[in-house]
Parts: sequence; C-alpha cells; structure tokens
Amino acid sequence: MKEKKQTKVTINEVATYAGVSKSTVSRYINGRTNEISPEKVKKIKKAIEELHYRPSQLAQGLKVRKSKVIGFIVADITNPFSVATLRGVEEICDEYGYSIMVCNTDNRPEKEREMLLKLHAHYIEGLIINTTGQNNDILQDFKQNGVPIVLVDRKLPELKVDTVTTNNRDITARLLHQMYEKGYEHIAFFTEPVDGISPREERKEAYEQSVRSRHKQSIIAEIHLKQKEQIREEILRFLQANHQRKAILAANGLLMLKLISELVDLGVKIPEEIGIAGFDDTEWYKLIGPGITTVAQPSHEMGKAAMQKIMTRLEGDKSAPQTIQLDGEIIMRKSL
Amino acid sequence: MKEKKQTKVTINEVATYAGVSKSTVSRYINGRTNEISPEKVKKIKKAIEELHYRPSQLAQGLKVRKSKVIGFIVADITNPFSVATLRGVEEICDEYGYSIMVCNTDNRPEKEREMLLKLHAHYIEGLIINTTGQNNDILQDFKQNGVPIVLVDRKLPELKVDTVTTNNRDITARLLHQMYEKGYEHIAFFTEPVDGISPREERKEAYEQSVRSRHKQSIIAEIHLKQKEQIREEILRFLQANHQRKAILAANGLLMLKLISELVDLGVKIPEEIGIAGFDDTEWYKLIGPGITTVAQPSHEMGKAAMQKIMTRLEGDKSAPQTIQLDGEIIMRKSL
DNA sequence: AGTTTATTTGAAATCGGTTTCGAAACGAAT
DNA sequence: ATTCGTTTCGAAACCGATTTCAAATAAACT
Repeated sequence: MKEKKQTKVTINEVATYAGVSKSTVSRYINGRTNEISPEKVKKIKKAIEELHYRPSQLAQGLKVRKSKVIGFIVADITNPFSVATLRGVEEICDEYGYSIMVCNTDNRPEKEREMLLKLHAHYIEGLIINTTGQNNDILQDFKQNGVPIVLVDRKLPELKVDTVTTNNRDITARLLHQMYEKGYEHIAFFTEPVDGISPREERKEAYEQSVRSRHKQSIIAEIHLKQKEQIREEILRFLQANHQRKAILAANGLLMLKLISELVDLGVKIPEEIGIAGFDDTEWYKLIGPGITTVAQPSHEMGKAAMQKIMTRLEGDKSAPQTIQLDGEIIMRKSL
Repeated sequence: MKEKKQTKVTINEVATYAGVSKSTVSRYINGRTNEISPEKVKKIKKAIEELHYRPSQLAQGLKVRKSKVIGFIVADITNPFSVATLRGVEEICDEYGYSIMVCNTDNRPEKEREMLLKLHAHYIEGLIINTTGQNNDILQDFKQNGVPIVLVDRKLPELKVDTVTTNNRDITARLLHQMYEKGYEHIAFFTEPVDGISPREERKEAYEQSVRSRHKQSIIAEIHLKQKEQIREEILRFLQANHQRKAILAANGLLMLKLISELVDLGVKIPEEIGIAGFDDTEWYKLIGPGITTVAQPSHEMGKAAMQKIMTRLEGDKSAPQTIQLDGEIIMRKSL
C-alpha cells in the first residue's frame, strides 16, 4: 500500500462531478439556491453528498476575512472557573458554527502577548479574554481592526470594550454582612497580590470598606502562592492574635484550597475555632469539612454572555461598550 | 471618526515598503535568508518591524496545507482529567507554535461527529481525541488524509492509531489487592455503563478478575448518572446486605463525587462503616472526609505524550501505531 | 416576430501567502 | 571578449474558496 495522495476534495472536484462551474457550487454552499436552476441544485447536492465535500474554512476565511474562529484566552485553565466559562462560550459558539481556540497564559503577560499574536495570525473574528492587563496595545490593535473583544471577569477601564463581570463589591459586602451577623468579630481577608486585577481589587476594597464602616480593623494577608510557607505563617499569625470569633475570607478558589489544606494540617477546627468563606464555588465544597460557604460565580453564564456579545458585535452592533454585571450567589454552608 | 478601513498588513505591503518583490519577503519569512542579499534582508526586517507584519496563517495554511492547528476533542471538559490533559497538550503545542481547537462532545456521538467535520474544514494537522467510539468512519478518513490521530484514555482497537492510556488493569488490580490486604471482604464496584469505553471496561474486568481469583462474589452497580435516585438505591442495597468490612470502588471521578455526596447525606461514616476508593485524583480529595484514596492518573503527562506523538508523526515517522501506557499511582489516604 | 427584462451561468479576478522557473547580475575561467 | 557557474531576484501560477461581470438563455411584452 503506497502513499495514498488522497487529497481533500475541493470545490472544483464537486463542480466537475456535478457538471457545473465552481461559481455555481459556491452559490449553492452559500444558500443562494434561488439563483440556481432546480436540476443543478439537485446535481450539486448529490455531488456534495457523494464526495463528502466540506468547504475549506481556510480558503473561505481568506477570501471573506472570516475565519469562523474566536479566541479564548484564559489566565489559568486549571481553574474550574475558567472551565465553566469556556463551556458557556462553547455553547454559544456551537449555535453559530464557530470554533474556539483556547490559550492559557499562566498569568504571564509575555505568554499572553504571544498568544495574542498567534490568534491575530489566525484571523480570529472575536476575542474573549481574562487578561493580565499588560497587553493593552495589542488589544487596542484588535479593536482597531474591528475584532470585537470581551473581557471576562477582569475589567480594564482604560480600554473601552465590552466586559462581563460579577458584582464583586456588592456580593462581598453582603457576604461580610452575613458573617458579622453570625457574630464573627475579627475577619481577615486573604488575597493574592492585587496587581491591578479588578476582581481582586474590588473584593479587597469592599472588604476594607465593610470593615471600616463597622469601625473594626482590617486584617489583610497578601499571599504569594509560590512561597509555600507564607500562607501558614499568615494563618498562624492570625490564629495567635488573642481575639475571639475569628473568620477568614479567601479571595479566590485556589487560595481557599491552600487555606483549608493548612487548617486541616494544623488541626484547626472549622467553624469552632475559625470560620471560613471564599469565592468560586465548586461542587465538592459541600463535601469538605462541614461544607464551605462560598460565593458562587455564574461562570457558565458569563461565558455565554461574553460570546453572545461577540456575536451581536459581529452582526453589526456599534453601540457603546457595555459592562454586563452578573450576580454571584452566596452559598451558605457550615463553615461559618 | 469614520469607519477605519484599517485592514491587516499583508505581504504585499511589506514588499512595496521594503522595495522588493513578495517572493523575496516570503523567502525571508521562511528563513531562507541565505538566498537574499544582506541589504535586502535588512530592509525587509525593518519593514516587517515597522509595519507590525505577521503572515496570515490562513493564506499560508491554504497554500502549504498546514494550518498549524491541532484539534482536541474531549468527552467532558468539566472533568479535571480533561483539563489536565489539555494543559499537557498545550505545553507541547506552544513549543512548536501550534494552536489548539478545543471541542467538547458531552459524550454525545452526534456532537462529536459535528466537531470532527468542523475540525476537518479547518484543516487541522493533528487530532487528539477522547472518543465516544461511534465515529470511527470519520476518524478513518482523517487517517487516510494523513492527519495523525492520537487517542487519549480511551482505546479503539479496531482503529490502528496511536494511543495514550493508563495501565488501568494493572493499577486496578493493585488497588484491589491493597484493599483486600487492609481487610475489606466485600468490595463493590460502581461504574457508569461500560458502553465499549475501554478504561471502564478494563477497570471492570480487572475488578471481576481480582474478585474471582479470591473466590469472592463480584458486586457491580451500574449507575446512570442521569437517574438521580439510582445511586442512592444502589448504595443502600449494598449497605443493607448484612456482611461486614465493606468498601466501594468507584470507577471514575464524577461517580465518586456523587457517591461521597450520598454517603455524607446518609450519614455513613467513612471508613468505619464503609471504605471507599476511586479513580482520578484531584487536589481536594485529601480534604474530603478523612481523605479519599484514589488512583492518580498522569493526565498531564498523557497530554504531553499525545501531542509529542502527533509531532513525531508530522515530522514523518511512519512506524506502526504505538500504544503508550503510562502508570497511574495509588494515593493512599484514610478512606480505606 | 422583435424587443425588452429577468433569470442562470461561467470566466476571471481576488484573498495573502508559497513556489517554480527563468532572467539578470556578477565574478571567474577560458 | 566570450563562456560558464553562481547567486539574487521577480513574474506568474497556485492553494480553495467568493464575487463581479458580462454572456447566454428564458420569459414577458409590444
């Protein structure tokens, strides 16, 4: 069995097989069957089926400047939040026949930069991005070129583009309110370095404001997850401060995971010795310890909304950039 | 500010800007600078930089039949196993400048079919797939067309293609061995319907064999996750059988999650009243109850291996299809 | 029947690249 | 000065589609 040169079937082959010109086949593909005589329609249809023809997205894209691909850039694909968003995006993409190129940046601006350039070369028609915020120039370029961008989760005020986020401030305030209601007096806020990342910023600010309005002292621990020891130290410091009725609010899921890990290792009882709550709900939080109280983000909905926005932009909507804010939900469990 | 017709910069513009022909620019792009005089090289380089030129992957791909894209089809993207694999694939893709189109099939053959056709239209150069096993004809086509395929996790013996899996049989046997060592007498196997899906099949068979070789009775519960009640019923049935020293082995992560959920709801003590163990380790298993014993699959490595294989095939390796079997690892925790 | 109008159709240009092929330029060899 | 071998380069064809444009055919109207 020699090298089968078995090349893809092209529009030309369909044309000759059906005995028409490729122009006509093209018309057929694009649904302009009203411009074609019924017999030829039949023939073309037959030819396409028998040859298993499928138009090349590349050729098509090259000609009409539409790749039918959208780019999805995410800071950390291992975060379940990202995956849920991806699923939402995918759902809408499917509806419209779009494909997704997924890129992971590991929160590294240079990698994000590369990915952006790569996607650019692929003529993506739209971009959904959970950005590091360090590549605004390229994003600007996309925008100039008429490629709609939607920021998810992380805002970027200096860039005037559509954005889908959670109502971080409000939901944080409400969660804290409930924590105070439950009698916690000293609530610490554990966060990764804010670094201009909007949800972190908003949560932190909401925390500070909440604390301030109750004339308490804010206790903020900034954790670098790379430094394995640091989180334990911060926990110990907080635990050893001799006040009662303590709780920790963790600013994101990954941090929460580490936090619980340490607490379990230290043998600290939740919620007796310390209450905890955090962001980014996942199905297994209910199984951990007494069940962990969290803010569930509507990630899936966010993905859907983002892609939907891309589509309306592609369909010509030129209205001012919109910020869609979806509501998170507080899932009360026994960790408080 | 009117419609900026701001179109992408093309090779032609670079050519005229640099005062050379596009052939020469093309030569430059493809690194054949030895065929170009040093001055022109300089000029072209300058032009490219100043114009921020990046060759169109579409045009390039159309001509050379290489899209620089690989397809990754996964049965369930919300499964952490899939994500870990994706990360592995991505890592290698990056190295070679490839992009990934991710498709989720929800384990539905028709959706898988659509995705396959879509990817085909995009001229993907390689395909990594966690298949439902119902679209072998299309996979066959890809293969015929010279698009390398790698199956991950799920084998398909009737298709002669490269495959990356875990040593399911062996690791299952070993886990069961350890369970018996620990004194469990009655071990039930909970699985989703096997449906020709190889890892499920292998795990089940290994279980049956293990049980048989010890002259015990196999207790297999086939769970349809759609039917919410069923899992609880099966659990109760097993619990109520009046033998002692029971344990459940769950065939995959999702099932395990439901299982634990129910056990917690029922207030059954793990491991006192029942031992449990399962597949697909994730970071939070150590935090659930006493810590859940699992088989950790080397998902990330599997993704890397799969993509690596694609690359060697693309580089011309014509050797017989290979099955790469990576070792899972038993992570013993307190749930046994 | 003759003219006008509407409907079908295919040839050719185009999208942005790559590649073949032959011409021009250059120095070296005769 | 002529010939030959390299090296450097651009014109043109091509990848697989879409689209314009004008020709051919059919239908409609005097």
